Amino acid sequence: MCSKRIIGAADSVTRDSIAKAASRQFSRHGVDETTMLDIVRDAGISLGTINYHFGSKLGLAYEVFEKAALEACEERNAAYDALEAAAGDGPVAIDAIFRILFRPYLEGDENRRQLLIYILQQLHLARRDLAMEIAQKHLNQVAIRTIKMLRKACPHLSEREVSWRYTLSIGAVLWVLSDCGPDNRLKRLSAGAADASDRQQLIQQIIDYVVGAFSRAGGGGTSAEEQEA
Amino acid sequence: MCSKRIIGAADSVTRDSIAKAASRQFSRHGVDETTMLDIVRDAGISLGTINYHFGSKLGLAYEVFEKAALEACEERNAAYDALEAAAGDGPVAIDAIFRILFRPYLEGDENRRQLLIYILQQLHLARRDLAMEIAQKHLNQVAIRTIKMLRKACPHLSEREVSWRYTLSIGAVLWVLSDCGPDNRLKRLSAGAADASDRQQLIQQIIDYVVGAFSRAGGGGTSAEEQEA
DNA sequence: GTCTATAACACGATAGAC
DNA sequence: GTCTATCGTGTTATAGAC
Repeated sequence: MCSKRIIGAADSVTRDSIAKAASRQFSRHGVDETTMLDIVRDAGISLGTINYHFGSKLGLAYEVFEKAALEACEERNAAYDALEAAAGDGPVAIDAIFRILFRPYLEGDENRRQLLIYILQQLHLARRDLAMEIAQKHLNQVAIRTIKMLRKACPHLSEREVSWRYTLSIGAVLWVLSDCGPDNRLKRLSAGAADASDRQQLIQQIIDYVVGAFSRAGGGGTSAEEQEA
Repeated sequence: MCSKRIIGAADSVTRDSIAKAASRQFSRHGVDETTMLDIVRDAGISLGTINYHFGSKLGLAYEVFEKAALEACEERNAAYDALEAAAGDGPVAIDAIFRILFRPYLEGDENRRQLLIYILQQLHLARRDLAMEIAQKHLNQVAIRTIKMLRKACPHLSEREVSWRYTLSIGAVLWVLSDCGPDNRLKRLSAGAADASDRQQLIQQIIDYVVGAFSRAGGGGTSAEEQEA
């Protein structure tokens, strides 16, 4: 639907440098905020050349994002395979699952990290055709597999509860990852006590948080149900 | 900086209907995705009239968003006051705090809900001048007050941990609220077992989740620290 | 105050030379 | 393949009549 890719020819070095430049620009500023001229300047080539190789801005964006999503999913599936193989028939530790699930967002190439986060954020915004297509094509299978593993790791939670907590956890993590630069909001709100730009702190706190959220049994049990007006 | 508001004159009915229309459009499609013509059509007035009253698109957006943020903060502060008055010197239940904090996102006028969610999402995106200004002017004080109350309610957690978990919780909730229409992703991923469009389920699961996340003591304690490669 | 008409600009895409 | 030059469209903001 999107791939106007006219050229059957193999990868040229120019084509690759355009993709790299687009990757940088899209990951930093988003698709809509990036103009073709931004990419032209970054890649040091001409506008015509981009459209020759990718057909359109959307075609270029599609390729860049799909590559990021595909790589991330392959890595996670491989790690899941290893984890399940090690666990045999038994369940797997919650935090191990999340460490794998979140790794593409937390480690590796920075541009790719941002592209992945961007896809997921776009999923929940108004204009989301591109993100939706890529999510359905790649990300959703990993999500479903993850939920299945979590279900097995959390016999005290129902299918519904696990699905909810998985989704909420994704939101929690993406939110923090969208603002973990040197002057992040968390740091300001806590007057420096917490800092999202501290990578070790970041990973530890995220894992602590989601493990806590999954540990508690579900269904009511809150202390002040109808407390406030 | 933003308020080009030339007119000192009081509120006209036209002015009000423009704000209402802008509210609808911005909350549904976002600021960038909404054109002035969209608002013109919705309000049934002319383009010139909007700029006469609000100076520019940004001026209009600023007013609309500020109103939503201001109202939400006033409501929360009032509810917090009541809560603290009832608790005397003692701490307050975690879930009561979150119910108040999240209420503007969960209940009340739908347009306002979406505007508030939009502000917070924009905070973590590239273009965020408007959102940042409004957040610093209104939302941050409530955030700091909330963290303070949570700190008192969670003596087992450090200042750092409470700040982290507060931030992560905001992300979790916003994420779900950004996609709680009839065909939400949670529903698809869980094959119908969970459904974000079910309001009762939504509130219950959110509160369960954040209460669980805050209940667990912090610092290590995860079971499989270095499990996977 | 409200309208219509239009200016001024930015962007994506295309044509055609080389 | 890559370039330069240009077209066409969509958008905000303004000018000027009423």
